[in-house]
Amino acid sequence: MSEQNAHISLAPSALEKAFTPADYEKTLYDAWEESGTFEANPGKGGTPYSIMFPPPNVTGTLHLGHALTFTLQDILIRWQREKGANVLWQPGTDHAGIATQMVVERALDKEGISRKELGRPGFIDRVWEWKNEYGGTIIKQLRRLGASADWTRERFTMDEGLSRAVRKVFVQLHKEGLIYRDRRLVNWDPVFRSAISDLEVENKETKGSMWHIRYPLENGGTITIATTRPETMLGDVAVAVNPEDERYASLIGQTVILPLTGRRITIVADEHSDPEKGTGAVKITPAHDFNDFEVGKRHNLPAPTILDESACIWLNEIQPELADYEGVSDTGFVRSLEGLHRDEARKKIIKRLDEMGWLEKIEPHVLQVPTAERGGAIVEPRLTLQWYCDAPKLAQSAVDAVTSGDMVFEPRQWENTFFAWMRDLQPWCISRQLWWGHQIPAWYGSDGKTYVAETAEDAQKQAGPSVTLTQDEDVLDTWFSSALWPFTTLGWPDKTESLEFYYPTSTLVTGFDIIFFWVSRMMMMGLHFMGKVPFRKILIHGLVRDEKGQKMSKSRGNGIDPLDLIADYGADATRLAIAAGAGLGRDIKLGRNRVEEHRAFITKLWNASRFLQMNGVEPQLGFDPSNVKSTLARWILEEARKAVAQADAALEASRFDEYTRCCYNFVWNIFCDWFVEFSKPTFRAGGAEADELKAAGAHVLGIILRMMHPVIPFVTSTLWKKLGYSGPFGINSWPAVPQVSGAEDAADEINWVIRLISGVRTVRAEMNVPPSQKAPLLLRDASDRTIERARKWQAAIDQMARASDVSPLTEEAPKMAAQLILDEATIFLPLAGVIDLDAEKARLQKEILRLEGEIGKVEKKLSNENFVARAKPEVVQENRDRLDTFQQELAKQKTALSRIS
RNA sequence: GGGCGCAUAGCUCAGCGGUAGAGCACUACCUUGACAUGGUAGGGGUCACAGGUUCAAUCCCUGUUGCGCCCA
Repeated sequence: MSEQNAHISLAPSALEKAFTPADYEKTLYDAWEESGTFEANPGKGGTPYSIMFPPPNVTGTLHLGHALTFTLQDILIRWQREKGANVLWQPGTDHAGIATQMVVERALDKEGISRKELGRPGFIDRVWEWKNEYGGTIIKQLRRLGASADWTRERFTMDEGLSRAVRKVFVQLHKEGLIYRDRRLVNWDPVFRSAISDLEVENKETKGSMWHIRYPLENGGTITIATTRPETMLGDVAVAVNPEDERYASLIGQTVILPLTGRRITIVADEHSDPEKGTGAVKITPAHDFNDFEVGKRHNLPAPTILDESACIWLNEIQPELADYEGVSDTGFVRSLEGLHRDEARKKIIKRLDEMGWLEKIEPHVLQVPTAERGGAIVEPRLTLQWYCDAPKLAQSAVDAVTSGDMVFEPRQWENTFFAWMRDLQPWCISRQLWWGHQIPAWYGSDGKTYVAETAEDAQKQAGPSVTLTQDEDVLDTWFSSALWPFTTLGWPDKTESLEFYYPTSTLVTGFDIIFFWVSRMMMMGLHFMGKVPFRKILIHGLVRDEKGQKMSKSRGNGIDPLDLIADYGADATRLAIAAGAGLGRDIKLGRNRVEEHRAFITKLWNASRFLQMNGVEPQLGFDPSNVKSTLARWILEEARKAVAQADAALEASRFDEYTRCCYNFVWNIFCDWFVEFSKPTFRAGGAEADELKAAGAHVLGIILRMMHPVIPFVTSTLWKKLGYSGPFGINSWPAVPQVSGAEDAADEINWVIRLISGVRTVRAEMNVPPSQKAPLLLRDASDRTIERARKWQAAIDQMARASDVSPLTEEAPKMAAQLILDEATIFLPLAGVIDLDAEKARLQKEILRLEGEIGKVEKKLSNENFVARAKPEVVQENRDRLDTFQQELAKQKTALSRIS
């Protein structure tokens, strides 16, 4: 607590004029955390409810996407805690191999130290130092959002426990043949000098060129190939044409002398060549293109690599076959390219081909360039030895579990996306040429053999004392450890009480962008190692966009820092705005305006509470809602019961928008607008009825605080304490509202008063009667019940409808009066001197016109024999009733009009 | 090219086989002893378009158009 708000107190006390979130948020949060409210306790038993954090990147800071996903999770968690479930919200971060290594390397750069100089152990130490100092940022920020995770259980994917689990999983999968080493083409990031998974590659549309190059045939003539990557021609091993392509039919099997290198290659027939594209003849470079690699395999071709790990020309593998052909090759030139970056080499090669007359033309061309998602380097397919996980085999059980409904995507449609991806799953390249991560538990022996073991000692034992072992230098893909998150965070491979109790988890909340990266892999690993699904429900939410619907991004500069929103409007308003926009799977457009709007709600709730407090409304310990006598109390209790039921159902259905909306409506449009207003005269009058109403008001406000606590925990907690409520709040405190007797009659009565007041207000507004000018309400043709109601509610009507008196009309109707039809009664507002008779006529005529329109529509329907015969009887009856009501009202409106005409 | 989603008031979005809604914005009035971060009232919609199913379609089906996303 800072000095300036030392006056802030959470003890029962008068509410300040306005709620200032900053004064309370930190104090409250610290108190929650210290009291252990968020801590999971499997030993307590009960119904488990658990959610695993999608572990944010340890280098990350909170953005609105996090704010969204964690707000939704927190709402579910707090709701379930209130409902009495035994809750675990498991937090943590992942070690983000590439990202973290980058961050630390950049810091080293500034000191003028290179990673290599430092050496592996030294570098790892530096990363840990960095992690310990800065790695917790996002975790701290999540507290400001109000996230109620069990921080005592926070995990990190590089923790000792999780690392042990990773090694165990690797060894077991290897034993089962589900992890193996293979030499295949991978996506290679030449900047990080590491393999990356195909999911980490983004194809970007780029304007480039299509180079048409003539390749001379050995027997004379040329064939023109078209390529977007001319520099790879150094590694060409064939030219492919489509077998159906008549233009080239006679050339199939002929030999081409490759310009520059002089290598002799063959023209092969292959479906891969598209006659429509380029010239219909394509060069085949198996070591540098995924399609070409397949073609190479089909035709048994070699696959020489011509680029090194940083995408510079590397001639080792083609050197022996360089050959001199006068006017075709230039081996000296080729040798001069050694070590040049691919872009430089491209320029030189094009220039040289042009000089030699082999370049036919250059056409502008739009192509998809594979780019590394992180870092943005242009990815180079590269033939390397890597570790692979047999994802296609592991996938089957995950697919089955979704098919059978053991795991349910919500919205459902995402399962299609999931299935589509699972159908053509590729082996998952899990090794990365980095230092930061789980080093692969494989050792290469001086005997030439590979030993896979959980520890170096085990490996040595396997190999025997005479063998010298060297551990594989590479680390595992970060997603490999994230895939184990749902059970390793609970202590696996140990058999822990938490694992037993909280696994499978209840719901996974995440964005669709990581269904493949993470969700599906957790499914595979969870099913394989636990034999059970990792979660029952997968709640997929949308993305946060700016107010114009644009994706938020650094480059666009349209991002909003959630911490700014929290600082300016409070965590509650931020959370409420997010929840209100979270329709099922829909993207959320969010800006300052949206949050400001929702702050108004917090203010409203605060002020209503303040008013009640000022009127002596305070929690009554012995209050029994089922015993209330007054109509108003019965009515508000019933409305509260309905609101709670709706809120609960909405959360059950993951409809955060609906939950928010029904709370909002109940608080503002029912509780504040009518209950509080109706209470005012009674409060002023005092007495037994006032006492009951105050007790009921406190009771209902308590319900509001508890039902909204999941979404706006700070203000509800503040009010709960300052207003002097006692009993559980936040845990085991979801409101249970019994049905009160006579609720229907109460609703009937209150609704009549509401309709009367609204009607009078409308008439007065349309007549432009200033609020200061009061007028009596004279009831004509009113039933006894109506007159009784009017008398009973006179004080409220006087105040809210600016009436000076409410009484039955016994004498002649006044001429200069506005008239309002309400059920059987006509209500006169004598406004001599104020009323504009023409305006009143026009108003009545408009009403008559509206009623006639409605009657026309209903009559048309009812005169349709097919409708009467085929529609549901209750619908027919409903329409007959409506017609009746409209006609009666029409008659009254017409009478009213004739009175002043 | 394949797949998916969206289209409802000026904006953001609910709804849904029978009577079209909210918040914001807008207009008018109101500083009434919780709240001007407020109150009261009002205007504003061929529910993208065209067919079909149905007694009845904003809602279901088909197609078209426009926008967005994913995959190739």
